Amino acid sequence: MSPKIGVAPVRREQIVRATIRCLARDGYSGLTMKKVAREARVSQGILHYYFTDKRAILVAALDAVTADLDRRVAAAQARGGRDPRRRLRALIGACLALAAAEREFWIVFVEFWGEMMHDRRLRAINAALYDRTRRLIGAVVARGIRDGRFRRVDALQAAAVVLGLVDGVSLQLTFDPGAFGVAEATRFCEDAVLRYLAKEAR
Amino acid sequence: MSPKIGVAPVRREQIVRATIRCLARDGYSGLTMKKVAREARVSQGILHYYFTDKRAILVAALDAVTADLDRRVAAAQARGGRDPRRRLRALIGACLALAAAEREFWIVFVEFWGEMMHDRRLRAINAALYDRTRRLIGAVVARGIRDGRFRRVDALQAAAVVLGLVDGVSLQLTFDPGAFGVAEATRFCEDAVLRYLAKEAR
DNA sequence: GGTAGATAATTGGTCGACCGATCAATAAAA
DNA sequence: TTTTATTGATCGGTCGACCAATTATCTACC
Repeated sequence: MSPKIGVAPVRREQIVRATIRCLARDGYSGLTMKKVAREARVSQGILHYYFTDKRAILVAALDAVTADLDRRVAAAQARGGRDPRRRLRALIGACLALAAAEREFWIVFVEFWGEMMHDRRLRAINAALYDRTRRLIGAVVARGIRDGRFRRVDALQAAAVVLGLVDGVSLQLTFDPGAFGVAEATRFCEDAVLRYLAKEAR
Repeated sequence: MSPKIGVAPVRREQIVRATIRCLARDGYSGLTMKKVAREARVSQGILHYYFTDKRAILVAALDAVTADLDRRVAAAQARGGRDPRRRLRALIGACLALAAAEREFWIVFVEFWGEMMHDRRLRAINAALYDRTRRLIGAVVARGIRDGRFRRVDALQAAAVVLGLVDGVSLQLTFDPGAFGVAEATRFCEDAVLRYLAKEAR
């Protein structure tokens, strides 16, 4: 009554991963159903069996990248231990390293930004990711404030600063690699954030 | 011997502006020669008379947006007067306001980021813009250091911090308008930058 | 426990639409 | 009359979507 049960989620994942690889290789404007099917080693027709249309595949792809991304961010921050300062530094270092080394995620993510301007579904996925990330960073900052290591500041605003700085510097690292390296960027980002949060010793 | 002289640059500008409007309205993936021609109120054929192909039009469009952008940034910063701190604040405020109010430039700019991943000509244009902007901000910071208002810091690194922060926070403003407003963002960006550059009063 | 029937899974070809590019023909200015 | 500027139709190619046909897998019955 139900043959090949449980294959559907596997195929969907397979297609989504292929889509991400295609996006990283050829970009958003170069993405075609044909390429995705080839990359996933399935026929073209099957794409429409698991997804209503191309846009649905793109949405699923952004969903997947997004999930990966905040899993990694959370892991990196947790690796920093208990000290809020070390947690922030671990988080900053991980994000910058990710943008530089694990290009695939970062590339795809930037690709989507342009499309988000005109697609509210994509925008919503992104907004949710940033909301979660700001809360995560905000919690670390709040912890630092409670511990008396950081000055009193709106934790979510501070999170927006950290997140924005990391994104913006990652962009510069990506598009203008000659300007400065990852190590240098990591150093001055950490410096900027920690000074921003440091208690004023006036 | 040379009829209609001087029309060429006008047409080129007309086409480029139409392209920018189309990009802002329909996005990069929705851009077609037909739409550009319609928007510029010319025939399709003429586009290939003034530009070799679609990519050339895109390059010209990014060039134009880029030129607009750093003209505006330079103007805003100069409006801040002599005080380096006021200059930086003027610059930050102008950038954030631009991303929020004058959507057209910002939208097109973000659209291009995705394509830069796969097109080195676009990447080069962007790199040049960021290089100029970092030098501009770096000069302001260096001035502040000489005047004894800022702590000793690598001026170009500080410029990368300012630029990155502004870009990153602009992204959050754009894609997640519910998180915080322009005024709030301006406040904590200025705060972060000025604390980052403040002399330590230990 | 093997077979028949039902249904999910998958294929590859096909369709109309639209894309960017080309070009012969024409209009207009010098 | 010469040269530039401009048009609109047209070309081959490719895209996303659709679908009839086939295969593979599970269930129910004998």
